[in-house]
Amino acid sequence: MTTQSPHARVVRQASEQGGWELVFGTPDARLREHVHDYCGYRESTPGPVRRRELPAPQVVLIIDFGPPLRIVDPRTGRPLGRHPVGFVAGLDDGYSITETAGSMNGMQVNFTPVGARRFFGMPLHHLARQVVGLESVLGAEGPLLTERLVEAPSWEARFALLDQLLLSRILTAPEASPVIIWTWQRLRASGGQVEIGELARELGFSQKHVIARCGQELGLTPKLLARLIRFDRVIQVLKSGAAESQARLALEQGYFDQAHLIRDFRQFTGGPPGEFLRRRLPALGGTRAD
DNA sequence: TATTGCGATTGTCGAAACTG
DNA sequence: CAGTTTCGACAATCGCAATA
Repeated sequence: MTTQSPHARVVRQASEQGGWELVFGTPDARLREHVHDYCGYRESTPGPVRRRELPAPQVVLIIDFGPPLRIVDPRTGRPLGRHPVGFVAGLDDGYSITETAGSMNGMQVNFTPVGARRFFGMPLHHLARQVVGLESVLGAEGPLLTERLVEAPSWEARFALLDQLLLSRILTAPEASPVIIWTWQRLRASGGQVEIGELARELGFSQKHVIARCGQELGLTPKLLARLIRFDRVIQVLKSGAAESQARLALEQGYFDQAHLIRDFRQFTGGPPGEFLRRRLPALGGTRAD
């Protein structure tokens, strides 16, 4: 079931296996360069669910209404930590695994790297390849934010609250440096297909300088970010079901051939594209992790 | 569709040199 | 002296072919 309103799009499903509700919110237009989207979710299942979360060119803020989502180390399968009111996941070039105890309830804000840099007010190498508790990043504001969102009467009210908070924080924070803004915009606009040397020439800085600044401010080197952007497009096409063949998709998105695409795919998801499609979960993104 | 091998090309990073 | 560039070694990615 899907319903529409100016600020929220709701998708719901219920069955004997439990039910879920997913609500997408559109951020205020002034946040366009900073936030991709908002999402609210509520799910209950008969047992624990593990999801494989794929890397993407975004910084994720999770606001947990409880019970808390667990983060599992993909290499060992052991729990990495729990963050009662929520957490931030910085840019990452590897997938991660989340686990629910049978239900989850909360919200997700997907920041652009530049938006996250500005919102969190710290160089993002502090957050890269890490999951950090909300209170460590936002201080006392973290738990307070979660509390206010829980108490809001509707998803729309929650989205409005997020707008308010993000606008007040972002618009009063200093802008990211021009080098970083240009790097991000150029990488994104090209679908991750500019040479880093070319990018540096356009900026009038040495390649070394651009790499260092990008790594410092956004948390990943520009090439890695470019590959992530390219890979993310592939994922979007695969999810939409619009891909004719892998070979075609690879060429369209700037890979040399199918082998090249599959290599990237293995590195970012732990398996080939076919496996991703078979394991894909209908709701809440992610794929089954077992 | 998926995997592997291998040479060529590009990206990254430390050390040294430069500039204001 | 801080910030930056240049140089060069090394690592990672790409390009291409072959094969299951």
